[in-house]
Amino acid sequence: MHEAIFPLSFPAPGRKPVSIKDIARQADVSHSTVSRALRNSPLVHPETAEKIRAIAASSGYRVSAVARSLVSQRTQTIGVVVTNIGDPFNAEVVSGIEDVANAFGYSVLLASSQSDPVRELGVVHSFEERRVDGIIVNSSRVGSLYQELLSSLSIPVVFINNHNPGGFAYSVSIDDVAGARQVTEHLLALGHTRLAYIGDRFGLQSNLDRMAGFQDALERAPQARRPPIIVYGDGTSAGGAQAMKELLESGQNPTAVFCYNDRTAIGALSTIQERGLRVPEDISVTGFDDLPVSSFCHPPLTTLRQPMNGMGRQAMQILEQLLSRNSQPPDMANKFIGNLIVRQSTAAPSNGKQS
Amino acid sequence: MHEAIFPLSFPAPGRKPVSIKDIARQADVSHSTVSRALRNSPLVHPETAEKIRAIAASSGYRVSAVARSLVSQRTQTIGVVVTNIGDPFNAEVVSGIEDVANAFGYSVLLASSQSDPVRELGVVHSFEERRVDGIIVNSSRVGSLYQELLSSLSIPVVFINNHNPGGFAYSVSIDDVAGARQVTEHLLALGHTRLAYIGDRFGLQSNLDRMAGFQDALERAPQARRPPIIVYGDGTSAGGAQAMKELLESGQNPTAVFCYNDRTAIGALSTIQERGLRVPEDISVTGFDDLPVSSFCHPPLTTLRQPMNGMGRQAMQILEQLLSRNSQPPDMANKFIGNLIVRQSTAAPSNGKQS
DNA sequence: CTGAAAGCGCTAACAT
DNA sequence: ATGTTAGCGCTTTCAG
Repeated sequence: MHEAIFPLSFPAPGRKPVSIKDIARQADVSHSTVSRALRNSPLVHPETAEKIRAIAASSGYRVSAVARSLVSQRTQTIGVVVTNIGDPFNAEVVSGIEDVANAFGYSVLLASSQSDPVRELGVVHSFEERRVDGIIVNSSRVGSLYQELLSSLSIPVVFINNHNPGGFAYSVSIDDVAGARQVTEHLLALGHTRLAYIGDRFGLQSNLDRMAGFQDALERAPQARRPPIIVYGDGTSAGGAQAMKELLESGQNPTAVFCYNDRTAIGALSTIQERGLRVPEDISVTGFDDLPVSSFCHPPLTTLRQPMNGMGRQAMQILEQLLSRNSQPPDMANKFIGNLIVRQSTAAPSNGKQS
Repeated sequence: MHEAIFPLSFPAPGRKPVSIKDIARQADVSHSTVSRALRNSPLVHPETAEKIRAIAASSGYRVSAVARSLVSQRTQTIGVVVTNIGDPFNAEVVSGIEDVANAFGYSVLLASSQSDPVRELGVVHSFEERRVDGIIVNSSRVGSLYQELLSSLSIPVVFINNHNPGGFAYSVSIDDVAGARQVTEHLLALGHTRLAYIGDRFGLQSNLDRMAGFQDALERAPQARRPPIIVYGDGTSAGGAQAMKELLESGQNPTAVFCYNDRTAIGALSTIQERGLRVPEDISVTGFDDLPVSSFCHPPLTTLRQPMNGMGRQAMQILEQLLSRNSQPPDMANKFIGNLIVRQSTAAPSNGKQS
């Protein structure tokens, strides 16, 4: 009778949730009838069903998804692994996943690997124990390790932007090579001959692919100075800023810089302008991703748009198809082609600057 | 014997996970012994324990967290509600939460409300069914509705940045009033007299509080022009850009603009520069949050730093204390004071510009 | 040290 | 239309 010793909002500690048995007792029926009534089974008399639902509602009853999962062998939950949710790219992808997952009645278990292969495997391990119905791995950083793990897994996995050589797994990804080529061709068409690439030293395959696309485009441009200038950041703005400093101090004077991603480009922009140089007059800068912030940079960033949200959505759609056995298996490799978004961070090189 | 009809990585559809019973059979012991051995209970003979663990490992056994939860009445899972994970502010907070949750052995179930009160309640409802051990709600947009829900909830809830009048719930938040006051005082000290505020029309209490802090500082500055100019965005960069346009076209010529948050400020920056005006020479701009990108803006943004990650961490720490009954109940209200970070987007007004 | 048995909350035959 | 029973995979007494 002294229930109110806690502040109003203090959760009653350990208050046991009401179960169908409790309701059954109150309604004077069996627990199966309660179970049926609550799931709107036609097999129960409308009147008793109504009575049961009333009791359930007033008692604050909530089915136990855990008990239900134990029998159904389905948790209606999917696990999502990202390297780091603070990365706006990942955040957008997760947002797309969550959206579709929600529409299909799935909940999302989120975990980040901090780009640590060991943690990444630990996360998958934990997902298995929690009996998630499927897993989506965004920008896996442990490539080959996964192939092994995959075959021991009995739940479907969909990768996003995980370009493993020979990867025979479901994946949705951007065509990095083609994207980088597009961007580079844009720079070339503008008349640049002295190009630089700021890579991501932790970018693994996608870094290699973007660099490949970059070099690929250069191959066909005899006027371009060779070899191209290449420096490395770490995929963050701070890394991009630092790499740009090295570039500026190297005396190589590129007139255009293709950055691994938008964050790197934003860092590069910052360094360039800090030094009193102008973009695009003195140096053109391009990114890759088209983050929400990129169109508001100064100057607005020319970049290759990845449908981040869309890729997340598609990954979840594939997973859903995999999970509902009544549909045909989806394609394994789903490659998106990005769109070149030309904004004001690129322009023809100013002749006066040619050295 | 035709097991290999699927590609190597194709998940064996519906392959049933191995259970302790399976292991028990193989090891010729009872399933309780297996259960004990697997949890390193001292009550089992080292030799049999070893044997059991070997079988478990080779068979790829994974405890079923769902079965375990059914008996333990704990899921070791917490639910996190955000308005939108694409918002970098939320992403940072979630990152902090995830970090600490992980350290304490909790998984996080993430769901976004899209700022829709109905969805927000739906999410909490779903969390209840899934029997999460606790809930963290970030920037709740349904304020008072929650108070009601709260008292019917039997699991602890911690709010982040939810300033409900009279909120008697666990919460960690930033002192919006003091923060806004700090920023405004900085602007005033620089000599600005014609200040504007770009609010967030969906910002609810935090918008009101930041505006209050802004006006509060102005009250004590007799030199400041009154009433202050106030326009509204929606918390996004696009909204900030739009609001800034209105401001510029209103002919009120503010020399300093205090923005609701960094995203709004970034949008404002973009509009100002697009019009050929300079920051800070023509107009000073300040934000609120200090997003990772803000120090790389051009010019780098003067703003009030919120320890986003730290707030997420603290919220999870509080939840953990609430969950482990053996510690004293934490404080209910945990208010952070932000730090003013002065960068290059603010400066004294140039006299030539004074109208 | 180990096994038998009960039970967590629910669903799903199988009987009425 | 409803009740009975079994069982999902695990932990936990309670007996040996």
